[in-house]
Amino acid sequence: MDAEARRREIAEAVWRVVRRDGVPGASVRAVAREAGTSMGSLRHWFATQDDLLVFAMTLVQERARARVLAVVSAAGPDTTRGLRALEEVLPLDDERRAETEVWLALTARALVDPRLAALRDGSAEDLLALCALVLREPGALRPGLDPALEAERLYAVLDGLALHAATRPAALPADRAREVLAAHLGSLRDTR
Amino acid sequence: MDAEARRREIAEAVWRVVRRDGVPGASVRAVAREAGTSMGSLRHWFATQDDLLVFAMTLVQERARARVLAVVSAAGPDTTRGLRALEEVLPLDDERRAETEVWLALTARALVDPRLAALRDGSAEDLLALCALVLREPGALRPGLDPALEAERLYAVLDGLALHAATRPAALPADRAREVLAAHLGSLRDTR
DNA sequence: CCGTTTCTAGCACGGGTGTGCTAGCTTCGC
DNA sequence: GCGAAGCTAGCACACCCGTGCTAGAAACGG
Repeated sequence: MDAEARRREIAEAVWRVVRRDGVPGASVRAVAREAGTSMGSLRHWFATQDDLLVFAMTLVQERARARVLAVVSAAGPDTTRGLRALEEVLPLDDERRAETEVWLALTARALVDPRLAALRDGSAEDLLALCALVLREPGALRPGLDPALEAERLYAVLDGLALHAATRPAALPADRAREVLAAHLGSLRDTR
Repeated sequence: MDAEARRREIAEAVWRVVRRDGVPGASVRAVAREAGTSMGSLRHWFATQDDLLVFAMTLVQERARARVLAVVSAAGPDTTRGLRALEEVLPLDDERRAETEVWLALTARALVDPRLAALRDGSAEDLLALCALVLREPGALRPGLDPALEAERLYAVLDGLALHAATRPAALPADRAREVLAAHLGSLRDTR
């Protein structure tokens, strides 16, 4: 088996454990058990537990990034393209919900883990840039609005919705989150 | 010493530890050391570690709630009162930054801890209600806007800004967060 | 076929964990 | 003064933790 694929398999086991038992439950032993292998084998692929968590978070970000890029780089102009790109980081289905939960757990841990903090900062910059990019689409931003401030505000809406939809899905169902995001973009659009 | 005061003292020790070392660092021993007491004594006030965390989070919420209420219930009409009330839950100074960090850490843990989840849900409802209340002030919401949706959107902006200001203070300084929040409320206001 | 590399399994160590428990100290009410 | 209640200190237990290490299996190149 390809080495990278093996590492990805293990990282996915990390996600499952983190979703079930949180980051504290993601011990080396638990991950090995979840991945159906032994501690020794796992340690061959990841030297330390920290490497494991860092890789798991990297993978979450790469997957989200790939989905966003696929939407953004779709050919042809499309007024809903920005919305659809941003929706890729909302927990609208099970896959994205898992990603958001892992992201939240690791974001909290990043408060005391420098390596995770660096990862988090990188993805935050990416997302802020994405927001700015979406607002640069023709007609997306009504004249008179401050692009930098609106990017920051859109980013806040995006992460706020992701947070609420992930932590309290009953109070903010997927469709509702999408609706609020669409309304936000609509309120910025040039309506002439 | 008053019993409740003693419990509060210990809870504040929990905050200090959580801020320094994260929730994983908040072991019974570490908290006892931080509070300048012994494990046995600490266990007299809190039977289990879970009780400790639950009480610490309850206290965070109560403090924020008290601050918000103080602003909201201030006498006389005031167009900036809503803004100032919402600002009370943003990490704009050290005290509120500490609260936000603890809130974030415990929100993440609430994904796998039912008692903390219940607390989180309660405070989320409070905050959503606060957003709705702020938007009900005369002139706060331009005719034609959907109050429920706007409350949800405002709540997302609020938590998104809190999250970003707490995790990446360099990228989103306190003043900037306040500015974005003010701009959001401004964009909803009746400008006639 | 054999040597080498890659990978797996599992043990052992030192240390930290939450919690149960008891013995002693302090602080009251009377 | 004295008993009782409230409080503190600290030990002990069983458990889980990350990691270092070694022995062996498997895969592969020649």
